[in-house]
Amino acid sequence: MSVTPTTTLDSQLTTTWGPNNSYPDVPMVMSGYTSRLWPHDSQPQFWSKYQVWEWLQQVMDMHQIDASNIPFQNFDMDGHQLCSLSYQDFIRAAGSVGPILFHSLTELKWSGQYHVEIGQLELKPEHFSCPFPDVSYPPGEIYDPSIHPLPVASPTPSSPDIKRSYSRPHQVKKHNPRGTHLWEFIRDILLNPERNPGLIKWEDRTEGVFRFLKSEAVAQLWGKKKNNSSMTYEKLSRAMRYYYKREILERVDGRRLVYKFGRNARGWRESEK
DNA sequence: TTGCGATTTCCTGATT
DNA sequence: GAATCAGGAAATCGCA
Repeated sequence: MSVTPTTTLDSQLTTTWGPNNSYPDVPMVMSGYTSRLWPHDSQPQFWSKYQVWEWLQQVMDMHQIDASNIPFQNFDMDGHQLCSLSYQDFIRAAGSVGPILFHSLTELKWSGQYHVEIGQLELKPEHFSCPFPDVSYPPGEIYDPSIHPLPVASPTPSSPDIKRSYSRPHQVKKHNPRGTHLWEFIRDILLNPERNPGLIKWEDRTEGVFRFLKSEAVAQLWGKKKNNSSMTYEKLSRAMRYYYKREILERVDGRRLVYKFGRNARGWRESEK
């Protein structure tokens, strides 16, 4: 067993994945979480499209929601356009996750305008969780409220009522009780090339074949996410091999550090994004 | 409390 | 010889 110093990892990672990246597994006060992820000088109104996607990813991580449940193409917009969306727009675009996104964004807008006062609210992430039953739809499918009607609520962002009316998203977490699965973590790195500084790369995008470039760095990143500093590539690869049986991954014979998504892996195809 | 799923840990042996 | 792969076995952890 070996514990690799974080400096090794940090040296291989960009600032996005580096020590400034606050991992969602650690509970924290909402404003703290917000300020750590998104500094006040980076107001959502001025985000680029990429920053919007980064924010989406962070919120998904924060709430341990499978990122494939979000039709990212519905958020192909910059920060200015994002900020002009209404609460209903978020529900239309992201279904049951919409309210979570709405509140997160609203809080960010607030923190940009009133950074001092917001700190007194003590709103924890779970208070921003979706109050609605899970309404699942295939990844990539645009949410249609006429098919999956949701109760309309009009919570006031950052209001004390949020504490009462919002509970943990049991239904959302149901499919993923321990947070992001390893294969989803790998997939998300692959799907976010900007956040993937040469850790893993596609070998054959259409076939779902990918290769680890920095296997130990990926393992450390996974360990960091799971709050396990002793994670190694050897252990990570063992978990990867268990996916063969479940057909989440397929063997790629004769090639080291190369894996292929199997029939049960979702959300990696370009058409699914 | 219990059972379960998803890892995590450790191990041995094979392969590159 | 080191790194990686393969897979068995047991332990751990969070959740229902």
